[in-house]
This record gives sequence, structure tokens and C-alpha cells, in this order.
Amino acid sequence: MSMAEPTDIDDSETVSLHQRILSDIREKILSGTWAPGHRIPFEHELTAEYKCSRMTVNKALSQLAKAGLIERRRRSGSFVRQPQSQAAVLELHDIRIEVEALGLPYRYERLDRLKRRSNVEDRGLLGLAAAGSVLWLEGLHFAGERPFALEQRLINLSAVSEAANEEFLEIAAGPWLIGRVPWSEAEHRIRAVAADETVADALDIDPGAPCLVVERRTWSAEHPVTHVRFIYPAGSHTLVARFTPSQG
Amino acid sequence: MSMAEPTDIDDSETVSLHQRILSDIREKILSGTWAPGHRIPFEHELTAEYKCSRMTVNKALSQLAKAGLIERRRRSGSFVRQPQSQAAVLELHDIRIEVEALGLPYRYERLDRLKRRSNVEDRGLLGLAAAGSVLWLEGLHFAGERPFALEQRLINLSAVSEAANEEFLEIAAGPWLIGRVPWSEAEHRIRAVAADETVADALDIDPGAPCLVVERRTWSAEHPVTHVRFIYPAGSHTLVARFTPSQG
DNA sequence: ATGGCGATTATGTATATACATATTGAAACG
DNA sequence: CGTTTCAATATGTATATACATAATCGCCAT
Repeated sequence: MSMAEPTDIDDSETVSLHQRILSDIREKILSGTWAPGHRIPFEHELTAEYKCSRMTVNKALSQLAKAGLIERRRRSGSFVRQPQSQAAVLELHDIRIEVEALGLPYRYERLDRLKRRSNVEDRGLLGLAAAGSVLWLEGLHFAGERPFALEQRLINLSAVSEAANEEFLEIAAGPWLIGRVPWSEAEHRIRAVAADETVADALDIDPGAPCLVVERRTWSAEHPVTHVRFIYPAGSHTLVARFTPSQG
Repeated sequence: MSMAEPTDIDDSETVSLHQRILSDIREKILSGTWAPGHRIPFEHELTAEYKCSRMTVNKALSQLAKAGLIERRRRSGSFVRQPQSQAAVLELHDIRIEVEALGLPYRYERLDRLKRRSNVEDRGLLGLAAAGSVLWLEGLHFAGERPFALEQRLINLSAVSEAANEEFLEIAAGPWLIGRVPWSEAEHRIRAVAADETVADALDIDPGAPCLVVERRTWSAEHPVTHVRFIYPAGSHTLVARFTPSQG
């Protein structure tokens, strides 16, 4: 069993050499052949093994380092890192897409719209330092006849002034904002709560029934753009997150 | 206002050139200066602009492409991509860390442990094709005197045979598995549920009270390793996910 | 011992060059 | 007029080379 062979199985696919080096090494790490702490071969050794230039090996190793699988130390070499903080990529689809994926007709209905000067709570939610105009929106997403999610949103009008002219009567602000305002950063908070009177009423569920709450704050180049809270009745929604350590 | 200047503000920091090119372009995209669909300068133009070799420019653009911010087309150039599916990096900390971050003493207590041949349900949860031995574990994580989370876990003993010898009386299987088994893939499902009798009893809450459920399936190099379900009483836990489009 | 110092070494970044490959646009042809 | 062919072009990958930088090792002097 050749242990350091440059992949004797011909992948038959046309992959670049640095990519093959990368996945060879990744495989050794993920399979446990090279345990955390293990020193992987020096660049010049891999250069000899794969009969290529150092730049090619370097490209593969740099990517593995950026992906967090290995750690590189000058003069010492490259080492397999300890499995780090678990992280997962959370896919957050548009609600319309989710509903339509269920084969149900989608509909949005605005419940409330209010332009106002930001109060302390608004500024807390948005992360604003100074007062300014905000737009408060509340609406319901329907899957068929049943309420699918309640949306409560604050938009920072200093950042997105055009939003003041929109009614958002039948389209949710989410799709409107996406494409118009490029986000640069977002933060999500996910938790379970019991439905209070208002929420239960809107979603047509019993007060006290469990709900999944997803809150999202979005920034565009440092400026707070919007804070939105989605409230899903238990059962209507499952968030799915998938994780693979490094990109192929 | 110079629009295509190579960052006239001296960053004063020692960053590599390809990195500066990368963040210059990223900034233009995130600020909206270059809207989705916009063709960013050709490599040879950036080469002239930054007075560097094409390889340096290429490194920056390749990374932007891999990060999903731009799309590269041969003979046509590179284009700013439409804001894609929202994705977020979910941080999933060790429960001990979370509890200790609250300043509370952490304790784990095993409730149940059973080695058995996998039944149909087990195989469904783990994603196993054939029958085999599994280890069923149930335990409680405490924050101080109060139950913080209920853990229900299945371990595929064909993948992690050493687990059969562990008692997991006072240490949870999570920390034990991490470091021993390098994961290569994981899938999470997050939802809200009402506590049933058993869960309510274990967590010392009222039946029907809302709970946050996080389920995780883990694979190591194609082999299912474990399926774990964490059940948090509402209020005890908030998942936080942060997102920045591309790495610096 | 021990503390400093220079040589050695592996990685980090950048260059100039070369050829491959996909795609486009225009010319040539039936 | 439609189709084929071909050259031009931008990106994709790889090489050889060069110098910078950080960390370590071993030598030497205190």
C-alpha cells in the first residue's frame, strides 16, 4: 500500500495539478491518515513527489491553510490543525422559494407600515448610534391559506432612502432589498419562543405554542440597513445547514 | 474623484499586493460602485493600473471568483455576480464553553446508555444502508443547577468502534468525538418544537413549552459517524450566525 | 549553563514567461 | 443567407527564478 503516492487512480477527470495535490492531502487529513499535529511534507518534498514546481505545491498548500485544514509555520513546515470550532454554512432561502418548494401557492400580505423617527429600541435593533428615520413593516407570508411566517422589519432610511416610497403591499421587503442593496455583513440569531397573543393571532396558532424565530441584521459597507424578525410556527420550518471543511 | 485608483490611502499595514487588489475590488462591489453584471477591468488593465504582473492580479481575481463575488468568463472578462443565495456561517460551540461563558458551573450527567443493533429508525437517522452496532446515549448538560440542554445521540460503532468501551458518564460524547474523529461533513437541522412529557421532565419545564432543537449528522470520509439531537428550553439558547461575503 | 548572533531553512510574495483552453467575432465559403 | 472556419482574446495553469521574512539551530563568548 503506497502511502505517499500521487494518486495512482487516474481521476479521468481533467483536474489541475494543484487541485489534485490539494485533494490528496485533504483526503489524508480527513481519513485520519495524517492526524492533527502531523507535519505534512515540505514543499520541496511534494515538489519532488509530484514532479512539479514549488509554486504549484504552494498554491495547494496555501488554499488548505486558508480553508483552515492546515497551519503553516515558517522554517518549521505545515501541520494538520486540530479540528476547530465547528462551523456550518446556513442556507437562508427566500420564503417565497421555500413555500413554492412545498408545492403551495405563495402570497404576501402587509399588515402594518409606519414611517417614524427611530426610538431607542429601534436603534438598539439596528445598531444605530444616532437618531434618524426608519420604516417599520409587518407582514404575513402565506403558504396556501395558512400563515407560514410573520415578518417584522425595520429599515434604516438613512441607508436606503428609496424604501420610503415603497408601499410593500404585496411584495415583501426582503426580495426588494436584495439586488438593490448589496449586503456586506449579516448577523443571525435563532431561537425558540412561545407565541404571545399578537403572534398567535397573526399566525392562527394557540398562544404559548412554540415558534422558531430567526432575526437578521444586515450591514452594507458599515451602515446598518435592516433588522428583520421571522417568526415561524413550529413544524412549518426547519433550517438546514450543511458543512464541508474545505472547498474542492 | 479618481475612480480606478489603486487605493491612494496608504493602508500603512503591510499587506501583500494581491490582497490589496482583492479588497479594493471587493469594496467596489460591496459599496455598489460596481453593480451586479458590471464587467470589472481585464487582468491586463489591472496589471497596468497596479503596475504588477498578471499573476498577481490573477491571484486576486481567482480568489474573488472562488469566494463567489465575481464570475470569470474566458474571452469575455470578469463580472460582478448577482447577490446569491444568502448563506451564513453558523458557529456551533461546545456546550461546556457556552455555559462557562455565562459564568455558570458546567456539569454533564449521563441518563442512558445502550449498545444495540441498529433498528430501522437508527439507520434512518444515521443514514446507514446496512445494519450494525450503534451506541445510544442520552445525557443532560447543566448550567449551575438548571438543566441547560438534553442530548440524545446515536454513534455508529462500525465507524468509531472505540466508543463502545467508553462509559460517557461525566463527559459528553461530543468533546470525546472531536479530536478523535475528523469530520468531513456535517448537516444540521434546526427547528422549534413543544416539549413532550419526557423532554419536559428531563429539562424541568412544563410540557408543551417551546424548545429549540438542533440536530446534527456527521460524516467522516463518507462514513456516518453520529447523529445527535440537542434540545434547549426556550430562552436558554440563541444560535448566532455571522456572515461576511468573502474572506479578507 | 546561558545569552546573543549569524547561518540555515521553509514559507510568502512577486516576476517574466509559456502554453492550453474556451469563447467570441469576423471572414470565407457553399 | 446561413454555416463553417479561423484568428484574436481573456482566462487557466504551470514553470523557473528571485528576493523577503520569520523561525530555528548551533556556535561562540561570556
